[in-house]
Parts: sequence; C-alpha cells; structure tokens
Amino acid sequence: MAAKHNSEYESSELYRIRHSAAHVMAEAVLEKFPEGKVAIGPAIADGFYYDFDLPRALTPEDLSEIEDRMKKIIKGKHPFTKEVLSADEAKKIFADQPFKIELIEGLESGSLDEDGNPTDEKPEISIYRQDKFVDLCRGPHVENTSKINPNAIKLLNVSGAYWRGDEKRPMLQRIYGTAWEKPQDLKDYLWKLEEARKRDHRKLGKELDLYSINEEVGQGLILWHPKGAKVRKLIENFWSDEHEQAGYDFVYTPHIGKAQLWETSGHLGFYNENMYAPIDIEGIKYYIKPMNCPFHVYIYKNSLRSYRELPIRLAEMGTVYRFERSGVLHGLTRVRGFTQDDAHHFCHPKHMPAEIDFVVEFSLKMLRAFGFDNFQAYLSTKPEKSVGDPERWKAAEEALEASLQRHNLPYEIDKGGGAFYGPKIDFKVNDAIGKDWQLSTIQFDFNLPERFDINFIDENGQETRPYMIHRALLGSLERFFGVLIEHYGGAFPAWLAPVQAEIIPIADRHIDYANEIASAMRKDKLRVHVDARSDRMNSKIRDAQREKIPYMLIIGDKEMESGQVSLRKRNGEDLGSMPVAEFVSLAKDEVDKKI
RNA sequence: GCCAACAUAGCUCAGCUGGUAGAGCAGGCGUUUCGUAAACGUCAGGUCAGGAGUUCGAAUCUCCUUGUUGGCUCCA
Repeated sequence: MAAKHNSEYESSELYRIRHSAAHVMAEAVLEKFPEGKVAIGPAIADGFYYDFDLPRALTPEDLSEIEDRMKKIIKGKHPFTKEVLSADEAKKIFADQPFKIELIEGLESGSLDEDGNPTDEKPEISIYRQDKFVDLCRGPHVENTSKINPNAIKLLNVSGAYWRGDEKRPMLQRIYGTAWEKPQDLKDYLWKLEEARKRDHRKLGKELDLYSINEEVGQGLILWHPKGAKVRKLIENFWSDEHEQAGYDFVYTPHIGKAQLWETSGHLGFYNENMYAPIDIEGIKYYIKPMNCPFHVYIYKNSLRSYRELPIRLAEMGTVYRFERSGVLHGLTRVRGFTQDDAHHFCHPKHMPAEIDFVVEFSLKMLRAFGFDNFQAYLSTKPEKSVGDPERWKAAEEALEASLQRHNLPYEIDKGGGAFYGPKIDFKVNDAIGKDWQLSTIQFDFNLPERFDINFIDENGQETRPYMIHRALLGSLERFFGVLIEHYGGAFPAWLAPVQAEIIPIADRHIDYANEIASAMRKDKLRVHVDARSDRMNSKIRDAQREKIPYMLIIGDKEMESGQVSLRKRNGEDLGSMPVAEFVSLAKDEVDKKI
C-alpha cells in the first residue's frame, strides 16, 4: 500500500506526543539494555513503535518494566532539544549504533530518506536530545517530556520486524505502544480495541457456528458450516441476480489447466511464487488455477467475434488456490483456497472508458448493498515484474484514473501495486480492528489479449484486438464474508440472516401451533426455526439473542387463541402481539429493504 | 517463511515450584410446562495438539513436528 502521508496528523500535537513517547521508550530500553542497538521509531496511527536489536527476546514483564521507566523519565520534565550537524559529526555521536550510521549514510548521499525511500534532495541531518538519550531525528517533538501524560501511554506488544522491512536483513524487536493526550482517551482507545475483539470474525465465526478451519484438512482452507453456507448462498443469489440484470453471462471453468496455458498467460513467469507445484497427469503437467482469466479467454476465443457482440462480460464464482506463506494466513480474510466473484470484460478499445465507468459504478452499487459506505479507492500502477510496454501502462493508468475522477472518488496511488498484466483500481474497506482489506479490484489488461491473440471483427471488417478488464467486486467470498461478519458484528440484517425468526413456544402445548405458523412462514420464503426444547421461554430467548436472530416470535396461550405472534426483536424491543400476516409483511418489508 | 507467545472436554477456562486431570456452559436422560436474556436433578465427555527425551514418576522440564495468535514481509 502507498505510504500514507496525512499532513494534518503529522503536524498535530498528538503526533508530536507519540513521536516523543517513542524516544522516551528508546531511552528506557537503553537504560535496561545499555548494549542495545536502536533502529527507527516513528509515530503511527493510534500510537508509535521503536525497533531494537537486543541481546535477548523481550517478555511481557520487560514491557511493564520499560513502561515504568518511561513514566520516571517523563516526570523528569526533560526538554527535547534539536541540533543540526554534519554527517561526520553525526557519525561520531552514533559510532556504536550501526543502524543509525546506515541511516546517516543514506541521508548523506541524498539517495534515501529516513524511511528508506528514494529521494532527490539532500535532507539536513539533525538530532534530538532528551535526558540521557540522543536520536537521529527530523522531529518535531514536544518541548519537554512532561508534555507526555504518563497515564495516557501504554506499551501494547512486542513483535519481530525486519530492518528496513527487508526479509534478508536482521530481524529486530519492535515494541508497539499507544499514547494519547488524556488518560480518558487511552481508556477509550483500549475499550475500542476490546470492542473490536468482540467483533472479530474468527471469534464470531465459532460462536455463531459459521465456519471452521481444521488442522487435518489444512491451513487456510475453509469449511463452511450450514449457517455460514446459508449466508454465502444468499450473497451468491443476490450477486447472480444483479449480474444477470447488468448484462453478464455466467460460465463455469475447471480447477486445473495445462502448464502450457499458464506459460502462455504469463502466470508461470510472473505469478509462479503464488502457484502450487504441478500435478502430473499421464506425463503432462497441470497446475491448480490461481486465477480464472485464461479459461475465460478461451471461452471468448472459441468463436469468431464481431464488434456487434461487444462488450462480452463473462462472470464466474471461480475457486482458485494460491500459495500464501503460513505466517500470513488469517481467519477468512487471508486463505489459500478461495472463490472469487470474478468476471472478464472484452470490449472495443473505443468503449474502454465507458466500460471502466460501468464496472466502477456496478462495484460501488454492490458494496453499498451490503452496507459498506466507508471504503477507500486506490489506483495501483506498474510493478517491477510486469509485462507490456510502459507506454501502454501509462495510457491504461490514465484511463483508470480518469474514471475515478469522473466519479468524484477520492483515491490514493499505490505505486507499483498493479498486477503483472495491468494497472488496477481497488476498493478497500475497514474491518472491525481498523485493518483495511482489499475487496473490489478492477484490473486493466492489455496483455492476455495479446498473448492469447484474441480478436474481433470491427466495423471495417478488420481483425482488431479487444481490451480486457478483470474484476472481482466482492473480492473473494471468504474475505468478503469475514469482513461482513465484522461489519455487522455477527448480527446480519434480516435479508442475510441464516435464521430470520426463532419461534418460541412457551409450553409444549404451543408447539403444534408454532410448527403450523412456521410452515406457513416458510411458504412465504422466511427462514424460521421452532425452538421445541423443554426449556423455559427466558432461556430460549437468551439463546436466540446470542445467535443474533433478528426476530423472536413468542407463542403462548394468548397468541394461540387469537392466531397471533408476539414479536421481540434482537435489540430487545418488544413489539407485542400481532397477526401472523402482519409479522410476515413486516419481515418481508425489512428483507426487501435489506435493513 | 521470519521473530515471539500460546495449544488442557464441543466451547470458555482452573490445574503453584513434576506425584498420572477439574469447573461452568453445551450434550444425553429424567422431572418441570413456565410470558420477554440462564428451571432442577442426574449421567456421560480428555492418549492434557502429535512425537521423542530427562525422571522412580511429565499436563507441568528439554527438543522436534503440527497448528493458532500478535507483528514483519507478501496479498483477493
């Protein structure tokens, strides 16, 4: 992802507090480990971190000790003072700090800035001192340590981090901390983290019995349980209806394809590290598909195409398998086998802008249907490993950018983040923990048409190469489901809830009536379940509540006599008794409105 | 993959410095038939992730493997 530079945040007092807290933490760590080496320690969203090379691994006890030392340093009211100096002077000061020396050399040569990014100008070299600690730093900082509220900081965790983010370089220990202006802000933040944990799709997935991952089956491979599968089916149905109306044709393609196919497509050359080892079938190598595109291309190529048929939009819920390193797997959001809501558009070059607009709009419509209004757009440009000439890359990037501008969508540029075959627009949404996940992706491709030599006959009877767009709107059903669970906190809106209404008979004599209205409601396409256990009503309500079922229908003597149901919603609202038909129309109305 | 931590019943977790497992919920059975977030009783459940080692003795100590978590790197 592109480096985010939020200048408003960077010039705020809070940013200075966090950055200063990082320096104080470094001082505290060096007090404890005088032989420790310091790397870098910036302020980040919600806090700060600092990387160290230390003689041993840190424990949670070390963290609280470091935190205590920090509080002592803060109370010393030490001023932060800045000095600008030459590279040589700086090297003397940091003689026993190899990481700092490397940073100074980067600044000196003017080739790298302090984040290790290439830069044109030679930045000035400055240091900041507070108490016994001195750090190579551009600043800014608070005036003195007392500006940091000792009761509004907390060290959160330790983790490994490569020096300069390069896995070939040493692994350092990174301490993450958070700092706020007031203790109450810290409390609020910690409460927010706690709330986020409650919405975690891995926790809810287990509690609501939606899916599981089994060690024997394999890492990153999802088992969809009946309730999760129900939600998936509802998503797929909605998706199919929308696509059908939007002019897509559905296709199905195999899970494996010959090596030659992936050779032609360029995947073996450019996407190899994400592909699994080939399978030998009668001496011929086949690969499990990491993408669906080559198959769709062959469906296009199967017949002679006229400009009159374009655009052709081929859609498929295509299941793909990609190698992901074990350490990156994460619940439903990062897996090894997943189903993309994939489609490929083939269009006349002159219709490309309109076609991009169409997909952008369709994509937004789809995300909004699931209640996502907060997403960020990214424009990803040419990566280092890519095919196609730079001229065309540039033109394609401009075409995508123009569409974003036409739709007034704020976007960021993700430099070098494109696919190997073309630039792309991505939409990301935030999950409960504030992590953003890429869902929609709209990718321009001028390479596969070339590589597979696909054509259409244009208005002048000439063979012409179509342009191609790859797109996945929900991204993958697995990731989408994970993000959706967190988005709704497991309380799916009625149209997506696996069980929409739990019918709760108060006593056994009400069960027959409960079953009767249940089957009537099923005819009205409502998903209902009768809780016929011999438990008390209170306990049935409690269970339905925990399952986050939208409607609870209480059936007792009164309801049975009057042919009614008593409706309780999962938010605790008691709507009292109403005729069954009234409930059905209320529920269907909410289902239609997707609320 | 890398750094670190963790893995005890279906779930959530106890089990101190080694003396061969325990609770609540869920489940089975029985009693109860109840008006808006937990009725009562009873029974059953575990090769303590897997393997090897140290020891008279390992859930507990050591090593390896598998998996999970938090990050790094990478991505739908």
